[in-house]
Amino acid sequence: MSQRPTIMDVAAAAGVSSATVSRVVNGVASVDRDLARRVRAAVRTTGYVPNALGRSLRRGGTAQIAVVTPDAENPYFTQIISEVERIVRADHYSVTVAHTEDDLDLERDCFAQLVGRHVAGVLLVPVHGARTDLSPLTDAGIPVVLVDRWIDGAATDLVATDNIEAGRQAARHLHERGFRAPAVLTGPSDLRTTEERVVGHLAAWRELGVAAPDSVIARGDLHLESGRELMAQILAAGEADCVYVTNNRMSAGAFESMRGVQDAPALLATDDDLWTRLVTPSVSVVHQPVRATARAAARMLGQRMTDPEEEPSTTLLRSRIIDRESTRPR
Amino acid sequence: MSQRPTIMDVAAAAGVSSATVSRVVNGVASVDRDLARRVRAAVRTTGYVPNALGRSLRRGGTAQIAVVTPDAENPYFTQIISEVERIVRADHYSVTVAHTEDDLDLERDCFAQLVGRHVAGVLLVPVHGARTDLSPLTDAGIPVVLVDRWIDGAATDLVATDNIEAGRQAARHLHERGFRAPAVLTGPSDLRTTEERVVGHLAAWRELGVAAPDSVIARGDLHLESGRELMAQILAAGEADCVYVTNNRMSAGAFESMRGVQDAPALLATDDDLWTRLVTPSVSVVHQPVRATARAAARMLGQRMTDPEEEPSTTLLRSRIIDRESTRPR
DNA sequence: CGATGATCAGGAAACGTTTACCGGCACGAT
DNA sequence: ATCGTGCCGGTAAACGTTTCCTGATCATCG
Repeated sequence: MSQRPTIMDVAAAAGVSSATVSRVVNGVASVDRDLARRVRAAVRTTGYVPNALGRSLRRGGTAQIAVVTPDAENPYFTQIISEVERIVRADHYSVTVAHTEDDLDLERDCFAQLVGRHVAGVLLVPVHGARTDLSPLTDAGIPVVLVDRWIDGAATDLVATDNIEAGRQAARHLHERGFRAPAVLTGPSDLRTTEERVVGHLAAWRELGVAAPDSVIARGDLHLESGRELMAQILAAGEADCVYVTNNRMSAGAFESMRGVQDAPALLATDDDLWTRLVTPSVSVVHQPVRATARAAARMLGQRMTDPEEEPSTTLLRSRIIDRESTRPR
Repeated sequence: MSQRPTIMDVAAAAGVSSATVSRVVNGVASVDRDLARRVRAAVRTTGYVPNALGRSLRRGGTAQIAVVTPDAENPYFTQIISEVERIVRADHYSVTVAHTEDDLDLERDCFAQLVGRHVAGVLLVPVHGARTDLSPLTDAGIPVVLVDRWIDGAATDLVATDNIEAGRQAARHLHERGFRAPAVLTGPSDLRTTEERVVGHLAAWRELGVAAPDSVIARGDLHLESGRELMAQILAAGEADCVYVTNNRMSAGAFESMRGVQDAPALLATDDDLWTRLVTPSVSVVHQPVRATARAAARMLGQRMTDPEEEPSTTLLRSRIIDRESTRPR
């Protein structure tokens, strides 16, 4: 089509300079009432929309924040994304998403992209606690806030669930309901998020006087299928009277395996995803405070964007048990 | 921090002009092998990353495509987003998301944003078939492809499920299984997506010799709660032996209402969301070809970006029934 | 051997903003 | 009356690229 109107066109239409138009559009400094009115009229008649590229180039920064997650279809992450967007929209920031698919190469490419695009900040769920390299972002002076997953030794803000406590809550809940032979379905041992849940869980069982042998810990890869397979093995072994699953996708797989099975062990899953309350028996879960996590992360990122020199901090949010049928006393 | 290196820094380091650096970085034209090597070395040592803002400003366009949906937490839309990102990434495009929350004002603001940011194209699930105003986008020359929902009279590409056929499939399936007293749970009558499913559904029942009175159509607002409430009413009336729900969120609500109810009517839901195969009885669904929709939409947008003048077309993709327990013959 | 053409690198303009700086004007104070 | 002070608007530079155009070098051919 025809070219879009620029600030120059507006200036010409209003009979003023581009500087004045800019001042009016950005509401900065004071310009004569009549002039301002004329400018606004010209903006309307020309249909002028400021070019964000020119603006960002001149200002040296965009109004975009990036949310980078391993899996954009996981409800936990989609809720985070959705909530973050809602929050930052109020400050006229927009959100770009990228998924890394748990692939370090994709993550690296993604970081380069974000640096080139001069995003104002990044909310990151890193692929790996040791091998994710934040330096492209930090070297470029882009504030990063970690969400849900740690990076070893990184001097970076983090917002996450208090996972040790989450694991303890799970153990206490199961113990209270009368179960005494726990099993755990969890993720890879180098993923701190799920591993801390296991640590807290086992510690709590020990304190409660139940010696939980290491053998009851089954490790998968966070995907639904591995949850299904590992649960099948646990059922076959037939030694556990309750199972705690530390991750939402594996929880679904685990449930699938025990669906309809007589005298199945109690199931305590992670995350209050929709299916957990629709299935029979409905599934008790450790509910992570997703919205609160998103809010805290967004707030923290905002702080870092205004004051980059402050000390990084860690915010741990408390989960809670949602008690349903799958952990009823037998 | 210190300033980021610009193309000038690289040029100085390599002892060439910025033009040459640009040519090397973009792999355009031919530059001397030695020079190119020197430039690449300088890029590495300086840690240069091209500034996408400068580039886009100069080139007059970005490499971003926007996906605008009403609800970023609905699995149907998240799958679309996720798949689109995966596809366009191959062409070095990135994706920005915005949710409109079914709010026309938000949608309008969002369009203005996108125009200002000079996105290369938009994949849009419009808020309203009559009141969504595409002109800000089209006036700015931004290609738009509609996904899942129509806009009345818009000369715009559309990719969607063949909803009339989907409704017919639903009726045929239920009839085949021996049900003869259908009810329908659907969205607002001005939403063509769900309304066409109803139309096709009723037409198919009629052809099958079952006169379905209009009274069996219950209209909600697409949210889970309305599905729950309307299903409760249908159960109370006790006249239907099968229920077709035309939308995924309402499907979940409907199931919730009939969960554990003796002699509940058969349920045929929409979308193969996770819960449908985990619940008891597992729920038969009309499965929309989500990935294929995303692929078709991305491809179509690509075409419009290269050739804006072509005639708009409509692509309808065929759904299929996934047969589970909730529609077993009684 | 000179002219022509091909090839390649650099200079500089342009993309659309914002903003530092300057100039002009009005007004008040000395 | 003159000078100083504020205020407000315009001029122009700058942000970092890409790309047109020009000029230089070199080879080929007449």
